[in-house]
Amino acid sequence: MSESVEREAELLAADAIGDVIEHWGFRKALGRAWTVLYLADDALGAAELAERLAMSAGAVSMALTELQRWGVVRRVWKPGERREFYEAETDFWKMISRVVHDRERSLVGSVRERLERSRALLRKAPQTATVRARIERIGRLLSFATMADSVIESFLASRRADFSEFSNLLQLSRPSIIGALRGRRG
Amino acid sequence: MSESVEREAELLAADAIGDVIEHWGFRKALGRAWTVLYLADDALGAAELAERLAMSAGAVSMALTELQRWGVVRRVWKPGERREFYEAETDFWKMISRVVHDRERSLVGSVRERLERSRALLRKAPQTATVRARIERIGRLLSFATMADSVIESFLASRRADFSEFSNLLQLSRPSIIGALRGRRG
DNA sequence: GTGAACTTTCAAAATCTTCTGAACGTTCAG
DNA sequence: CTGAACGTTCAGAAGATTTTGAAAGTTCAC
Repeated sequence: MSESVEREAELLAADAIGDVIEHWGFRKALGRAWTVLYLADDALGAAELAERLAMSAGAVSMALTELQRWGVVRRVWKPGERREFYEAETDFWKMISRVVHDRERSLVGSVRERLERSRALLRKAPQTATVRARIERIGRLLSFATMADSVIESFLASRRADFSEFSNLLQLSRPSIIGALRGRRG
Repeated sequence: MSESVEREAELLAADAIGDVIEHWGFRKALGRAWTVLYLADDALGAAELAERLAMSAGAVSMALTELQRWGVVRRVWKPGERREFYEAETDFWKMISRVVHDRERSLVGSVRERLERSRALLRKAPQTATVRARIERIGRLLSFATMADSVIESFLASRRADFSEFSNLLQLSRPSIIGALRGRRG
């Protein structure tokens, strides 16, 4: 009976973290699998995971593969055991920086590239007032993207995770940049 | 001919921003619609949007409704015109803080609540070593959620958007918190 | 080698999300 | 009051994503 309470608690937590992960654009199943591994006393085999989460073997295999690709789950070898075991990465900062690096950076890159392309097209068109205004607005989107890019860059470079200093950060004002962000239709 | 270049540039930019928006968990169509409005010289009617993006009237109506709900598009009234016009909010900070407030906060809230519930269940179960270890790990997830919550809080409270100070922020270390984030399996 | 124990793969099925388009409101001019 | 011009809604279609399950692959003991 107490066993079932533990199971219920596990699923509750797994599902909550599943939502977080889903919010970050991954499949919910990845978050659930990670959480069960994180909460486990010891590394688990694929079959245990499948059983605990009522997922098929195939789904577990895919989830584990993807979690490893993101570096948030490790495969561990247990001497004397044939099958593979898996355990969760527990260093949140490591996980976050990896995800930010791989996903956000590449998105910002592709967005910037396309905005540049769009602006280049307009620059070759006849410079009516409308076209000039558009070029300017695309420029604003680009500065924003550039800024996001450099934020991510320094975030990663710093390799620190003390988010609690955020408040300090945000009390500093930099009129020039804030002005740019507050662009008014021109 | 030059008209079609403008159109191409517009769609290129709209699609890029569509990807950003999608990445943040909204529909791509919302980002495309916002971008067309943002780039427009003047407020546009629903029909123009539908035409420029080759979307159905229904899809445009839904997109505009949702964009307004998020406060990133405004309905404007033009004297002498029957139909409604729409224009994009151009203050990025306003948009971001709104989205962060409504979405991220509520997610963090629900996740914390479920984790608390999970921990409460375990606290009522017999305190084996396994159960105690689990309670501790759920506690770590909770501290993380709590920290995320307070980051968001101060981010919003500060109402500033100078992300370029991020690097300063991240060079400050706070061993206690960093230690917590780097938890190693017990 | 052979077979048992696992894991991975992938096509098809199930599920979830988004879009379309026609029907239904609303507003207003005449 | 009537009809034209718009906007909104929503059931079903289309599309995208995720999961399943069975077959194929791998590894290892014997």
